[in-house]
Amino acid sequence: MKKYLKVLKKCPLFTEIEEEDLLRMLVCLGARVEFFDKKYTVFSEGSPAKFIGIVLSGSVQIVQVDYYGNRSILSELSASEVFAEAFACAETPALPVSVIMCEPGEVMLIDCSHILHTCHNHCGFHQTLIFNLMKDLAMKTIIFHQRVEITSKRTTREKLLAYLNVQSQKAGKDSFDIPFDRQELADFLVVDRSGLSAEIGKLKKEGVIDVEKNHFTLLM
Amino acid sequence: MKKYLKVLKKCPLFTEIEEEDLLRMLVCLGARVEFFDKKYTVFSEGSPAKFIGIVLSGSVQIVQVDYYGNRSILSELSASEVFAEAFACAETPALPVSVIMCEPGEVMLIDCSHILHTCHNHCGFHQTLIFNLMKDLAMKTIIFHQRVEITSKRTTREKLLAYLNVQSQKAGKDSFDIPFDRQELADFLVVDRSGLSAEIGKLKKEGVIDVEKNHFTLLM
DNA sequence: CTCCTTTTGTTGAAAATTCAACAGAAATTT
DNA sequence: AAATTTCTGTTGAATTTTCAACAAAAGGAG
Repeated sequence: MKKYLKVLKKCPLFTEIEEEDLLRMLVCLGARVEFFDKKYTVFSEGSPAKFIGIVLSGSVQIVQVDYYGNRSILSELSASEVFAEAFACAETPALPVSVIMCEPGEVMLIDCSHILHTCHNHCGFHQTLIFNLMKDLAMKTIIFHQRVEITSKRTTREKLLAYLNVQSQKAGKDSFDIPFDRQELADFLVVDRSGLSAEIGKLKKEGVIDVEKNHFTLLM
Repeated sequence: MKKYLKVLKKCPLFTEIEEEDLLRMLVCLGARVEFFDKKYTVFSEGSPAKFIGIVLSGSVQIVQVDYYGNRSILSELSASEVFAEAFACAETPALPVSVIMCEPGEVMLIDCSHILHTCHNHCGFHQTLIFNLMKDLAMKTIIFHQRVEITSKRTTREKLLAYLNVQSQKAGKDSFDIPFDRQELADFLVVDRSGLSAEIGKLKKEGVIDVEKNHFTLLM
Protein backbone atom coordinates (compact mmCIF):
# COMPACT_ATOMS: atom_id res chain seq x y z
CA MET A 1 0.00 0.00 0.00
CA LYS A 2 2.97 2.26 0.57
CA LYS A 3 3.26 3.25 -3.04
CA TYR A 4 -0.21 4.79 -2.92
CA LEU A 5 0.54 7.01 0.04
CA LYS A 6 1.27 10.07 -2.03
CA VAL A 7 -2.10 9.95 -3.76
CA LEU A 8 -3.99 8.96 -0.65
CA LYS A 9 -2.63 11.85 1.37
CA LYS A 10 -4.35 14.18 -1.08
CA CYS A 11 -7.61 12.29 -0.74
CA PRO A 12 -10.22 14.31 1.18
CA LEU A 13 -11.14 11.17 3.12
CA PHE A 14 -7.77 11.06 4.81
CA THR A 15 -6.94 14.64 5.73
CA GLU A 16 -5.54 15.00 9.23
CA ILE A 17 -4.45 11.37 9.30
CA GLU A 18 -0.76 10.57 9.56
CA GLU A 19 0.95 8.25 7.11
CA GLU A 20 1.56 5.38 9.47
CA ASP A 21 -1.91 5.61 10.94
CA LEU A 22 -3.29 5.63 7.45
CA LEU A 23 -1.48 2.44 6.51
CA ARG A 24 -2.76 0.61 9.56
CA MET A 25 -6.21 1.97 8.97
CA LEU A 26 -6.33 0.71 5.39
CA VAL A 27 -5.60 -2.79 6.58
CA CYS A 28 -8.27 -2.49 9.25
CA LEU A 29 -10.78 -1.26 6.66
CA GLY A 30 -9.97 -4.10 4.32
CA ALA A 31 -9.06 -1.69 1.53
CA ARG A 32 -8.12 -3.36 -1.71
CA VAL A 33 -6.72 -2.09 -4.99
CA GLU A 34 -7.79 -3.09 -8.48
CA PHE A 35 -6.61 -2.15 -11.92
CA PHE A 36 -9.15 -1.46 -14.63
CA ASP A 37 -8.76 -0.94 -18.35
CA LYS A 38 -10.23 1.93 -20.31
CA LYS A 39 -14.04 1.77 -20.58
CA TYR A 40 -14.29 -0.90 -17.93
CA THR A 41 -17.40 -0.63 -15.77
CA VAL A 42 -16.22 -0.38 -12.17
CA PHE A 43 -19.72 -0.19 -10.68
CA SER A 44 -22.85 -0.68 -12.71
CA GLU A 45 -26.23 0.94 -12.37
CA GLY A 46 -28.62 -1.16 -10.31
CA SER A 47 -26.03 -3.01 -8.27
CA PRO A 48 -26.03 -2.49 -4.50
CA ALA A 49 -23.82 0.29 -3.20
CA LYS A 50 -21.38 -1.27 -0.78
CA PHE A 51 -18.02 0.22 -1.66
CA ILE A 52 -16.49 3.62 -1.57
CA GLY A 53 -14.07 4.12 -4.43
CA ILE A 54 -10.91 6.20 -4.58
CA VAL A 55 -9.17 6.92 -7.86
CA LEU A 56 -5.45 6.10 -7.50
CA SER A 57 -4.47 6.62 -11.11
CA GLY A 58 -6.25 7.18 -14.41
CA SER A 59 -9.75 8.62 -14.24
CA VAL A 60 -13.40 7.59 -13.98
CA GLN A 61 -16.70 9.03 -15.14
CA ILE A 62 -19.96 8.93 -13.24
CA VAL A 63 -22.65 8.25 -15.79
CA GLN A 64 -26.41 7.83 -15.93
CA VAL A 65 -28.23 6.33 -18.90
CA ASP A 66 -32.02 6.49 -19.20
CA TYR A 67 -34.11 3.92 -21.05
CA TYR A 68 -34.09 5.96 -24.22
CA GLY A 69 -30.32 5.57 -24.29
CA ASN A 70 -29.64 9.21 -23.39
CA ARG A 71 -26.41 9.36 -21.49
CA SER A 72 -25.78 12.08 -18.98
CA ILE A 73 -22.37 12.52 -17.47
CA LEU A 74 -22.42 13.61 -13.85
CA SER A 75 -18.72 14.09 -13.35
CA GLU A 76 -15.23 13.02 -14.23
CA LEU A 77 -12.84 12.25 -11.40
CA SER A 78 -9.08 11.85 -11.35
CA ALA A 79 -6.41 10.74 -8.90
CA SER A 80 -7.22 11.03 -5.19
CA GLU A 81 -10.88 11.80 -5.77
CA VAL A 82 -13.62 9.75 -4.12
CA PHE A 83 -16.71 8.25 -5.76
CA ALA A 84 -19.91 6.42 -4.83
CA GLU A 85 -19.50 7.58 -1.22
CA ALA A 86 -23.01 9.03 -1.00
CA PHE A 87 -24.65 5.79 -2.06
CA ALA A 88 -22.41 3.67 0.10
CA CYS A 89 -23.03 5.86 3.15
CA ALA A 90 -26.76 5.82 2.58
CA GLU A 91 -26.55 2.07 1.95
CA THR A 92 -28.59 2.41 -1.21
CA PRO A 93 -29.90 -0.95 -2.46
CA ALA A 94 -29.36 -0.01 -6.11
CA LEU A 95 -26.85 2.43 -7.56
CA PRO A 96 -28.58 5.02 -9.78
CA VAL A 97 -25.36 5.57 -11.73
CA SER A 98 -22.56 3.67 -13.36
CA VAL A 99 -18.88 4.31 -12.81
CA ILE A 100 -16.81 3.85 -15.95
CA MET A 101 -13.04 3.79 -16.24
CA CYS A 102 -12.09 6.64 -18.48
CA GLU A 103 -8.32 6.54 -18.42
CA PRO A 104 -6.99 3.10 -17.38
CA GLY A 105 -5.70 2.98 -13.83
CA GLU A 106 -6.02 1.73 -10.31
CA VAL A 107 -8.91 2.19 -7.94
CA MET A 108 -9.04 1.61 -4.20
CA LEU A 109 -12.21 0.00 -2.89
CA ILE A 110 -13.32 0.17 0.73
CA ASP A 111 -16.33 -1.67 2.06
CA CYS A 112 -18.33 1.16 3.56
CA SER A 113 -19.88 -0.98 6.28
CA HIS A 114 -16.41 -1.09 7.82
CA ILE A 115 -16.59 2.65 8.15
CA LEU A 116 -20.20 2.92 9.25
CA HIS A 117 -20.71 0.01 11.59
CA THR A 118 -17.46 -0.68 13.38
CA CYS A 119 -15.87 0.60 16.60
CA HIS A 120 -18.26 3.48 16.59
CA ASN A 121 -17.06 5.31 19.64
CA HIS A 122 -13.58 4.14 20.37
CA CYS A 123 -11.03 4.54 17.65
CA GLY A 124 -10.05 8.13 17.04
CA PHE A 125 -9.09 7.73 13.41
CA HIS A 126 -12.48 6.30 12.81
CA GLN A 127 -14.09 9.47 14.06
CA THR A 128 -11.79 11.52 11.89
CA LEU A 129 -12.78 9.38 8.95
CA ILE A 130 -16.48 10.04 9.54
CA PHE A 131 -15.76 13.72 9.91
CA ASN A 132 -13.83 13.73 6.65
CA LEU A 133 -16.60 11.85 4.92
CA MET A 134 -19.04 14.48 6.12
CA LYS A 135 -16.84 17.26 4.76
CA ASP A 136 -16.43 15.44 1.48
CA LEU A 137 -20.16 14.94 1.10
CA ALA A 138 -20.77 18.61 1.82
CA MET A 139 -18.27 19.47 -0.91
CA LYS A 140 -19.93 17.07 -3.34
CA THR A 141 -23.28 18.64 -2.66
CA ILE A 142 -21.86 22.02 -3.52
CA ILE A 143 -20.40 20.75 -6.77
CA PHE A 144 -23.82 19.32 -7.56
CA HIS A 145 -25.32 22.73 -7.00
CA GLN A 146 -22.91 24.14 -9.55
CA ARG A 147 -24.02 21.52 -12.03
CA VAL A 148 -27.65 22.38 -11.42
CA GLU A 149 -26.87 26.04 -11.89
CA ILE A 150 -25.25 25.24 -15.23
CA THR A 151 -27.86 22.86 -16.57
CA SER A 152 -30.71 25.11 -15.42
CA LYS A 153 -29.85 27.59 -18.16
CA ARG A 154 -32.26 27.45 -21.02
CA THR A 155 -29.98 27.63 -24.06
CA THR A 156 -26.90 25.75 -25.19
CA ARG A 157 -24.94 28.99 -25.29
CA GLU A 158 -25.79 29.95 -21.72
CA LYS A 159 -25.04 26.47 -20.43
CA LEU A 160 -21.70 26.39 -22.19
CA LEU A 161 -20.68 29.83 -20.94
CA ALA A 162 -21.77 29.01 -17.40
CA TYR A 163 -19.71 25.81 -17.55
CA LEU A 164 -16.66 27.57 -18.92
CA ASN A 165 -16.89 30.22 -16.22
CA VAL A 166 -16.93 27.59 -13.50
CA GLN A 167 -13.96 25.82 -15.07
CA SER A 168 -12.09 29.07 -15.41
CA GLN A 169 -12.70 29.91 -11.76
CA LYS A 170 -11.63 26.43 -10.76
CA ALA A 171 -8.41 26.78 -12.73
CA GLY A 172 -7.87 30.33 -11.49
CA LYS A 173 -7.06 31.33 -15.07
CA ASP A 174 -8.86 32.44 -18.24
CA SER A 175 -7.15 29.62 -20.08
CA PHE A 176 -7.74 26.00 -19.12
CA ASP A 177 -8.31 22.43 -20.28
CA ILE A 178 -11.60 20.65 -19.89
CA PRO A 179 -11.78 16.91 -19.19
CA PHE A 180 -14.40 16.18 -21.86
CA ASP A 181 -14.48 15.66 -25.58
CA ARG A 182 -17.36 17.26 -27.48
CA GLN A 183 -19.82 14.41 -27.06
CA GLU A 184 -19.05 14.14 -23.36
CA LEU A 185 -19.39 17.87 -22.86
CA ALA A 186 -22.76 17.73 -24.59
CA ASP A 187 -23.83 14.87 -22.32
CA PHE A 188 -22.69 16.85 -19.30
CA LEU A 189 -24.54 19.99 -20.33
CA VAL A 190 -27.60 17.99 -21.43
CA VAL A 191 -27.59 19.34 -24.98
CA ASP A 192 -27.18 18.04 -28.50
CA ARG A 193 -23.61 17.52 -29.67
CA SER A 194 -24.02 19.09 -33.10
CA GLY A 195 -25.73 22.08 -31.59
CA LEU A 196 -22.91 22.40 -29.11
CA SER A 197 -20.31 22.29 -31.86
CA ALA A 198 -22.18 24.99 -33.72
CA GLU A 199 -22.40 27.15 -30.62
CA ILE A 200 -18.68 26.77 -29.92
CA GLY A 201 -18.04 27.86 -33.48
CA LYS A 202 -20.22 30.94 -33.06
CA LEU A 203 -18.60 32.02 -29.80
CA LYS A 204 -15.23 31.64 -31.46
CA LYS A 205 -16.24 33.73 -34.45
CA GLU A 206 -17.70 36.38 -32.15
CA GLY A 207 -14.40 36.57 -30.29
CA VAL A 208 -15.90 35.54 -26.97
CA ILE A 209 -13.75 32.46 -26.56
CA ASP A 210 -10.78 30.78 -28.12
CA VAL A 211 -10.70 27.02 -28.55
CA GLU A 212 -8.06 24.50 -29.47
CA LYS A 213 -9.36 21.00 -28.95
CA ASN A 214 -9.96 20.69 -25.21
CA HIS A 215 -8.19 23.90 -24.36
CA PHE A 216 -10.47 26.89 -23.89
CA THR A 217 -9.70 30.55 -23.31
CA LEU A 218 -12.23 33.14 -22.20
CA LEU A 219 -11.59 36.41 -24.01
CA MET A 220 -14.14 38.69 -22.38
CA MET B 1 -37.63 24.19 23.41
CA LYS B 2 -39.77 21.37 24.72
CA LYS B 3 -42.65 22.11 22.39
CA TYR B 4 -40.43 21.41 19.40
CA LEU B 5 -39.36 17.98 20.58
CA LYS B 6 -41.91 16.12 18.50
CA VAL B 7 -40.69 17.71 15.26
CA LEU B 8 -37.02 17.52 16.20
CA LYS B 9 -37.19 13.82 16.95
CA LYS B 10 -38.10 13.25 13.33
CA CYS B 11 -35.20 15.38 12.17
CA PRO B 12 -32.46 13.27 10.56
CA LEU B 13 -29.88 15.28 12.47
CA PHE B 14 -31.07 13.95 15.79
CA THR B 15 -31.71 10.27 15.25
CA GLU B 16 -30.40 8.07 18.03
CA ILE B 17 -30.39 10.98 20.46
CA GLU B 18 -32.67 10.80 23.51
CA GLU B 19 -35.07 13.61 24.32
CA GLU B 20 -33.32 14.88 27.41
CA ASP B 21 -29.91 14.71 25.77
CA LEU B 22 -31.34 16.56 22.82
CA LEU B 23 -32.62 19.39 24.99
CA ARG B 24 -29.28 19.85 26.68
CA MET B 25 -27.52 19.62 23.37
CA LEU B 26 -29.62 22.37 21.82
CA VAL B 27 -28.63 24.72 24.60
CA CYS B 28 -25.00 23.76 24.17
CA LEU B 29 -25.23 24.38 20.42
CA GLY B 30 -26.84 27.77 20.93
CA ALA B 31 -29.85 26.77 18.85
CA ARG B 32 -32.41 29.51 18.41
CA VAL B 33 -35.88 29.63 16.93
CA GLU B 34 -37.30 32.30 14.66
CA PHE B 35 -40.68 32.82 13.08
CA PHE B 36 -40.86 33.97 9.46
CA ASP B 37 -43.78 35.13 7.38
CA LYS B 38 -44.64 33.83 3.93
CA LYS B 39 -42.11 34.85 1.26
CA TYR B 40 -39.60 36.02 3.83
CA THR B 41 -35.99 35.42 2.81
CA VAL B 42 -34.42 33.31 5.54
CA PHE B 43 -30.98 33.16 3.91
CA SER B 44 -30.08 35.12 0.84
CA GLU B 45 -27.78 34.23 -2.02
CA GLY B 46 -24.29 35.60 -1.52
CA SER B 47 -24.36 35.75 2.26
CA PRO B 48 -21.87 33.58 4.18
CA ALA B 49 -23.10 30.14 5.17
CA LYS B 50 -22.86 29.89 8.92
CA PHE B 51 -26.11 28.34 10.04
CA ILE B 52 -27.81 25.05 9.60
CA GLY B 53 -31.57 25.44 9.39
CA ILE B 54 -34.29 23.08 10.50
CA VAL B 55 -37.90 23.61 9.50
CA LEU B 56 -40.10 23.42 12.61
CA SER B 57 -43.37 24.42 10.98
CA GLY B 58 -44.47 25.80 7.63
CA SER B 59 -42.17 25.16 4.68
CA VAL B 60 -39.24 26.66 2.81
CA GLN B 61 -37.98 26.60 -0.76
CA ILE B 62 -34.38 26.46 -1.87
CA VAL B 63 -34.10 28.75 -4.85
CA GLN B 64 -31.48 29.92 -7.32
CA VAL B 65 -31.93 32.96 -9.56
CA ASP B 66 -29.52 33.71 -12.39
CA TYR B 67 -28.81 37.18 -13.74
CA TYR B 68 -31.41 36.84 -16.45
CA GLY B 69 -34.01 36.46 -13.73
CA ASN B 70 -34.59 32.77 -14.41
CA ARG B 71 -35.58 31.12 -11.18
CA SER B 72 -34.84 27.50 -10.55
CA ILE B 73 -36.30 25.75 -7.58
CA LEU B 74 -34.01 23.17 -6.04
CA SER B 75 -36.36 21.78 -3.43
CA GLU B 76 -39.20 22.43 -1.07
CA LEU B 77 -38.79 21.33 2.53
CA SER B 78 -41.33 20.92 5.31
CA ALA B 79 -41.31 20.23 9.04
CA SER B 80 -38.27 18.43 10.48
CA GLU B 81 -36.25 18.76 7.29
CA VAL B 82 -32.79 20.33 7.28
CA PHE B 83 -31.43 22.99 4.94
CA ALA B 84 -28.18 24.79 4.12
CA GLU B 85 -26.24 22.06 5.91
CA ALA B 86 -23.91 21.39 3.00
CA PHE B 87 -22.83 25.00 2.74
CA ALA B 88 -22.52 25.41 6.48
CA CYS B 89 -20.43 22.23 6.78
CA ALA B 90 -18.19 23.28 3.93
CA GLU B 91 -18.01 26.77 5.42
CA THR B 92 -18.80 28.34 2.07
CA PRO B 93 -18.06 32.07 1.99
CA ALA B 94 -21.13 32.82 -0.14
CA LEU B 95 -24.37 30.87 -0.37
CA PRO B 96 -25.18 29.98 -4.00
CA VAL B 97 -28.89 29.76 -3.18
CA SER B 98 -31.58 31.60 -1.31
CA VAL B 99 -33.92 30.06 1.23
CA ILE B 100 -37.43 31.50 1.07
CA MET B 101 -40.26 30.92 3.49
CA CYS B 102 -43.02 29.27 1.57
CA GLU B 103 -45.63 28.60 4.24
CA PRO B 104 -45.15 30.83 7.30
CA GLY B 105 -43.64 29.06 10.26
CA GLU B 106 -40.75 28.59 12.61
CA VAL B 107 -37.19 27.69 11.79
CA MET B 108 -34.44 26.52 14.09
CA LEU B 109 -30.99 27.94 13.41
CA ILE B 110 -27.78 26.37 14.64
CA ASP B 111 -24.40 27.95 14.18
CA CYS B 112 -22.52 25.19 12.39
CA SER B 113 -19.15 26.12 13.85
CA HIS B 114 -20.52 24.82 17.16
CA ILE B 115 -20.92 21.46 15.50
CA LEU B 116 -17.68 21.43 13.55
CA HIS B 117 -15.16 22.99 15.87
CA THR B 118 -16.10 22.15 19.43
CA CYS B 119 -15.28 19.26 21.78
CA HIS B 120 -14.17 17.25 18.84
CA ASN B 121 -13.27 14.05 20.54
CA HIS B 122 -14.98 14.06 23.89
CA CYS B 123 -18.73 14.42 23.89
CA GLY B 124 -20.51 11.36 22.54
CA PHE B 125 -23.59 13.16 21.31
CA HIS B 126 -21.36 15.36 19.31
CA GLN B 127 -19.99 12.36 17.48
CA THR B 128 -23.49 11.11 16.87
CA LEU B 129 -24.37 14.51 15.48
CA ILE B 130 -21.51 14.40 13.01
CA PHE B 131 -22.48 10.89 12.02
CA ASN B 132 -26.07 12.00 11.48
CA LEU B 133 -24.92 14.97 9.45
CA MET B 134 -22.93 12.64 7.28
CA LYS B 135 -25.94 10.38 6.74
CA ASP B 136 -28.11 13.38 5.98
CA LEU B 137 -25.65 14.75 3.44
CA ALA B 138 -25.47 11.35 1.77
CA MET B 139 -29.24 11.34 1.51
CA LYS B 140 -29.27 14.86 0.10
CA THR B 141 -26.76 13.86 -2.54
CA ILE B 142 -29.02 11.03 -3.58
CA ILE B 143 -32.02 13.34 -3.86
CA PHE B 144 -29.86 15.61 -6.00
CA HIS B 145 -29.10 12.68 -8.26
CA GLN B 146 -32.82 12.15 -8.71
CA ARG B 147 -33.22 15.77 -9.67
CA VAL B 148 -30.43 15.48 -12.20
CA GLU B 149 -32.03 12.35 -13.60
CA ILE B 150 -35.28 14.25 -14.04
CA THR B 151 -33.89 17.43 -15.50
CA SER B 152 -31.56 15.53 -17.82
CA LYS B 153 -34.52 14.43 -19.91
CA ARG B 154 -34.76 16.32 -23.14
CA THR B 155 -38.47 17.09 -23.39
CA THR B 156 -41.03 18.64 -21.07
CA ARG B 157 -43.13 15.48 -21.24
CA GLU B 158 -40.29 13.19 -20.21
CA LYS B 159 -39.23 15.50 -17.40
CA LEU B 160 -42.75 15.70 -16.09
CA LEU B 161 -43.31 11.95 -16.21
CA ALA B 162 -39.96 11.27 -14.57
CA TYR B 163 -40.85 13.71 -11.80
CA LEU B 164 -44.29 12.21 -11.28
CA ASN B 165 -42.82 8.73 -11.11
CA VAL B 166 -40.39 9.78 -8.39
CA GLN B 167 -43.19 11.46 -6.44
CA SER B 168 -45.40 8.42 -6.83
CA GLN B 169 -42.64 6.14 -5.56
CA LYS B 170 -42.01 8.51 -2.66
CA ALA B 171 -45.69 8.46 -1.73
CA GLY B 172 -45.95 4.72 -2.27
CA LYS B 173 -49.16 5.32 -4.22
CA ASP B 174 -50.30 6.14 -7.74
CA SER B 175 -52.18 9.10 -6.35
CA PHE B 176 -50.38 11.94 -4.58
CA ASP B 177 -50.06 15.67 -4.00
CA ILE B 178 -47.13 17.68 -5.25
CA PRO B 179 -45.77 20.65 -3.26
CA PHE B 180 -45.61 23.00 -6.26
CA ASP B 181 -48.00 25.17 -8.21
CA ARG B 182 -47.58 25.20 -11.97
CA GLN B 183 -45.01 27.96 -12.14
CA GLU B 184 -42.98 26.37 -9.38
CA LEU B 185 -43.14 22.97 -11.02
CA ALA B 186 -41.93 24.54 -14.26
CA ASP B 187 -39.05 26.20 -12.38
CA PHE B 188 -38.19 22.89 -10.79
CA LEU B 189 -38.22 20.99 -14.07
CA VAL B 190 -36.43 23.82 -15.89
CA VAL B 191 -39.13 24.25 -18.53
CA ASP B 192 -41.56 26.90 -19.66
CA ARG B 193 -44.76 27.19 -17.64
CA SER B 194 -47.12 27.47 -20.59
CA GLY B 195 -45.48 24.51 -22.27
CA LEU B 196 -45.83 22.55 -19.06
CA SER B 197 -49.52 23.39 -18.79
CA ALA B 198 -50.03 22.26 -22.36
CA GLU B 199 -48.19 19.02 -21.71
CA ILE B 200 -50.23 18.29 -18.59
CA GLY B 201 -53.36 18.83 -20.67
CA LYS B 202 -52.13 16.40 -23.32
CA LEU B 203 -51.25 13.66 -20.83
CA LYS B 204 -54.69 14.08 -19.29
CA LYS B 205 -56.43 13.82 -22.65
CA GLU B 206 -54.38 10.76 -23.53
CA GLY B 207 -55.46 9.12 -20.28
CA VAL B 208 -51.93 8.78 -18.96
CA ILE B 209 -52.53 10.87 -15.84
CA ASP B 210 -55.37 12.45 -13.95
CA VAL B 211 -54.96 15.90 -12.44
CA GLU B 212 -56.93 18.00 -10.02
CA LYS B 213 -54.96 21.09 -9.02
CA ASN B 214 -51.91 19.75 -7.17
CA HIS B 215 -53.22 16.23 -6.92
CA PHE B 216 -51.89 13.87 -9.56
CA THR B 217 -52.78 10.28 -10.37
CA LEU B 218 -50.76 8.00 -12.62
CA LEU B 219 -53.10 5.87 -14.69
CA MET B 220 -50.65 3.62 -16.54
C1' DC C 1 3.17 4.77 -43.87
C1' DT C 2 -1.38 3.13 -44.66
C1' DC C 3 -5.70 1.58 -43.13
C1' DC C 4 -9.32 1.92 -39.98
C1' DT C 5 -11.78 4.00 -36.27
C1' DT C 6 -13.20 7.86 -33.73
C1' DT C 7 -14.09 12.61 -33.34
C1' DT C 8 -15.63 16.90 -35.04
C1' DG C 9 -17.99 20.46 -37.67
C1' DT C 10 -21.78 21.38 -41.01
C1' DT C 11 -26.05 21.07 -43.08
C1' DG C 12 -31.19 21.35 -43.51
C1' DA C 13 -35.55 19.69 -42.09
C1' DA C 14 -38.53 18.39 -38.32
C1' DA C 15 -39.84 18.86 -33.69
C1' DA C 16 -40.03 21.14 -29.38
C1' DT C 17 -39.46 24.99 -26.50
C1' DT C 18 -39.89 29.69 -25.46
C1' DC C 19 -42.14 34.03 -25.33
C1' DA C 20 -45.77 37.41 -24.91
C1' DA C 21 -50.28 38.22 -24.48
C1' DC C 22 -54.88 37.30 -22.99
C1' DA C 23 -59.05 35.61 -20.66
C1' DG C 24 -61.28 32.78 -17.41
C1' DA C 25 -60.87 30.58 -12.79
C1' DA C 26 -59.54 30.62 -8.21
C1' DA C 27 -58.00 32.65 -4.14
C1' DT C 28 -57.32 36.69 -1.10
C1' DT C 29 -58.28 41.17 0.63
C1' DT C 30 -60.99 44.94 1.78
C1' DA D 1 -70.03 40.56 -1.29
C1' DA D 2 -67.20 43.07 -4.32
C1' DA D 3 -62.75 44.12 -5.82
C1' DT D 4 -58.14 42.86 -6.54
C1' DT D 5 -54.54 39.81 -7.13
C1' DT D 6 -52.71 35.43 -8.39
C1' DC D 7 -52.89 31.28 -10.97
C1' DT D 8 -53.89 28.57 -14.99
C1' DG D 9 -54.69 27.13 -19.70
C1' DT D 10 -54.57 28.59 -24.57
C1' DT D 11 -52.96 30.68 -28.55
C1' DG D 12 -49.64 31.56 -32.48
C1' DA D 13 -45.26 33.22 -33.90
C1' DA D 14 -40.33 33.26 -33.24
C1' DT D 15 -36.49 30.91 -31.66
C1' DT D 16 -33.87 26.97 -30.47
C1' DT D 17 -32.97 22.34 -30.20
C1' DT D 18 -32.91 17.92 -31.98
C1' DC D 19 -32.07 14.49 -35.37
C1' DA D 20 -29.87 12.11 -39.18
C1' DA D 21 -26.57 12.12 -42.43
C1' DC D 22 -22.14 13.20 -44.31
C1' DA D 23 -17.32 14.52 -45.03
C1' DA D 24 -13.11 16.24 -43.27
C1' DA D 25 -9.79 15.85 -39.57
C1' DA D 26 -7.44 13.51 -36.02
C1' DG D 27 -5.80 9.56 -33.73
C1' DG D 28 -4.46 4.70 -33.24
C1' DA D 29 -3.16 0.01 -34.87
C1' DG D 30 -0.71 -2.92 -37.58
